[in-house]
Amino acid sequence: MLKATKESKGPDDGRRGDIVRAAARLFRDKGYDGASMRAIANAVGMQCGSPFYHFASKQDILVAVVEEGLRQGLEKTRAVISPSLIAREQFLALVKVHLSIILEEGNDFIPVMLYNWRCLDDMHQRRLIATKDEYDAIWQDAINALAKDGLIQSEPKFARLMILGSMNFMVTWYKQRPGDSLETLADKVVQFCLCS
Amino acid sequence: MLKATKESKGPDDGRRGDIVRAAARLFRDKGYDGASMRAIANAVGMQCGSPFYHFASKQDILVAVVEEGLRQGLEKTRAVISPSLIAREQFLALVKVHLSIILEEGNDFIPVMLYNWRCLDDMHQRRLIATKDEYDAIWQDAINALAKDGLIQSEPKFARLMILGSMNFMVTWYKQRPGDSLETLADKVVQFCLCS
DNA sequence: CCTACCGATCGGTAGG
DNA sequence: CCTACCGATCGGTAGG
Repeated sequence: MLKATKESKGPDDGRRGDIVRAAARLFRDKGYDGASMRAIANAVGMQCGSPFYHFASKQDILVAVVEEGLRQGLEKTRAVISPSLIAREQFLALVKVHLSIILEEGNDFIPVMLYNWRCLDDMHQRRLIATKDEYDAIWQDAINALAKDGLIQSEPKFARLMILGSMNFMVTWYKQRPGDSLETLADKVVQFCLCS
Repeated sequence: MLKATKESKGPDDGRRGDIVRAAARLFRDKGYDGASMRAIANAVGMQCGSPFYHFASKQDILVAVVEEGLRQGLEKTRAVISPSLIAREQFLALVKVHLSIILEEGNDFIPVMLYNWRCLDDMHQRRLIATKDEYDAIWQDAINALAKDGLIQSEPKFARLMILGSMNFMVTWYKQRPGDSLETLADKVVQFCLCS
């Protein structure tokens, strides 16, 4: 009786969630245009027309991927926010969680958003940008605190763009190696960004 | 008699060059898969089959775009290298030229390379990566000099990835405003990256 | 969710 | 470099 019934609206439940995850993987690997509906369908063992039982269009699948990414990202990010942390430790925690969001295997949603944003209709962009702004606001607060402690010297708004940009671009070059962890990487990011 | 004759091999001469420039613009705006051969042809006033008189395939146009980007990029970058500059000034000069390469209007080649690299065949990737490495080596030298002067505290190789990554990601968010110049932006980048 | 199919568009080609 | 066309593949749909 504790299990979700058919009324469950969990975004990754059932076949719909399978499609979203498979699409995210394929969009990340081949791009939105490069991943065909047939490839997405086959990746979850369906025939080529069947995803359209769950989604009205390919565009709607992309929207679902980005929404799921923002939802998970905001959830994980809010979970490491703690007023008791000093600025540097709060920043390190944010860097760690962001690196896991964009680099950890299976976390394809945010990379898809970052590199396929322009494939979204204007309407969907406008709607989703509000959630993106929430994400940015969390970072801005943490970076403002760094500035107050003298740990960065740039304008905090510019620093946010540089910091998130340098991490987001890691998607294009980071290859997971057995030796090093994302924790080590996070330490290096903090060391690079802060002057102390 | 000083003008180039039909023997000229200048990469941007004539209709071939027109195609490469138009394709770069479209690849940047819509992505490699999103820009059709018909759109490229029409952008230079050709019919849909005519670009194939100049290029064997769409892939070959992408290769030409990336090659032209690397050629121009290396040329402009080498032009600002000067052993007489102190580390910080050399770094500023490199940042300035890199920002112009990726953000100035009409400079679509390197952005296409950065965001459509995976659309290149493995063979072409392998061949072009050698030139990319030359590019990186110039930056690495300049950043090693910064480290020697104590202006950065990270490992120089990691610093290079962070610095170029933060700039390369600007392609996704920078909008040219009438007020501010790339020079101002370059100053801010240097201020953020160096601890002094 | 499958079967069978649609019109549109794709990259590319032959012949001139 | 244009004309006219090719086979393949695309996103999407009707009917069950």
